[in-house]
Amino acid sequence: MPATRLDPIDRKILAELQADGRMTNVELARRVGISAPPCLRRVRTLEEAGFIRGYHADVDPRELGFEVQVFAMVGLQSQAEADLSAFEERCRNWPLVRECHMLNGEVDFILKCIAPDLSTFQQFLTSELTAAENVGSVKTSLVIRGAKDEPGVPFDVLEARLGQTA
Amino acid sequence: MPATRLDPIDRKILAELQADGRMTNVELARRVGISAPPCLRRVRTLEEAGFIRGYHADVDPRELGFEVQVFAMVGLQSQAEADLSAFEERCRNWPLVRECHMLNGEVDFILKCIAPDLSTFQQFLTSELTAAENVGSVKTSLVIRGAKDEPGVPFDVLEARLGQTA
DNA sequence: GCTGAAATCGCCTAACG
DNA sequence: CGTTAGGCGATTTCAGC
Repeated sequence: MPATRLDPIDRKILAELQADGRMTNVELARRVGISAPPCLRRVRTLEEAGFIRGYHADVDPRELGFEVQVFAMVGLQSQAEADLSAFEERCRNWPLVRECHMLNGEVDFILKCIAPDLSTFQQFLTSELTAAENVGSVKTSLVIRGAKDEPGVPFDVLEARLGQTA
Repeated sequence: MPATRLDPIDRKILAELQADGRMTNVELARRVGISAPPCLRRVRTLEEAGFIRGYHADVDPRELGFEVQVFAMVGLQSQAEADLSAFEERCRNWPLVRECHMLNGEVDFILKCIAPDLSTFQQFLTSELTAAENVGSVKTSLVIRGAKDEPGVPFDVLEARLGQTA
């Protein structure tokens, strides 16, 4: 069910579209070594099978005035499934929260937040996040500087892995 | 210098392309309410000005066999600038590390990692990350489940903000 | 069954007003 | 910014392996 159903051409297509999602189909076909029609059919199949979830322009937050990035570690008071789900649903409705992952270990969730400035974030932190029902502890860490931010998946790791098996 | 140089049409273009990076220019023009040629000119300008850093297919890691996501908190022994930079450069060369952000507070860096399985990650953790020069402490947290993972920027926050000023 | 070739259709993208 | 217009890509159809 995993990448086994994908042949090397499919994986190349995914890698190319991950690197440049606006590449024309003919250029993509040229790069993966087949002609345009089957290439397009493969892309559609990959989309429908869920390998490709969508295409997004990578917009620079700072250019748009989002100067602040923060990671927030959140502990809940109750970890019952209904309470976990309720918190996740809250996160989905907070636009400043871009990512929310449930973790193992001491803390229950890690949130990646983005905000125009510190005061906007701190208002969100005190009025919304900390004040939300069932939220026990919140520890925040400001991003001082970004060192790496690669979207997607490391295809070289995948190929190395499949190379071993093949 | 920030979003001030962007008019409402530019912001709509960015929002639309963030939501669907493969939208045709004609469709984009229709949605923002202008004709295709000026729309394309705006897109090119936004790309060259750095508002758009690129376009990427959003590939599902799990479908490709990347079952494990981990956040790693890393403390260094020396925080001299040269040592910080050296660690960042190491992160850029580790394909399993998709993001690396320098933080304030107790820990120096947070890393978002992805791996095919736990043993691959643990091998990376012990042989590479923990073993790397100047690395003092590493605390890892497995992602149990993802609750939200929105790429990009919350344009509704931006519009609300600009609405106040305008 | 999947690939490649041909043909149609629609889009991209210049030039001009 | 809109319109026009020519060239190219996208996408369906059909034939071949």
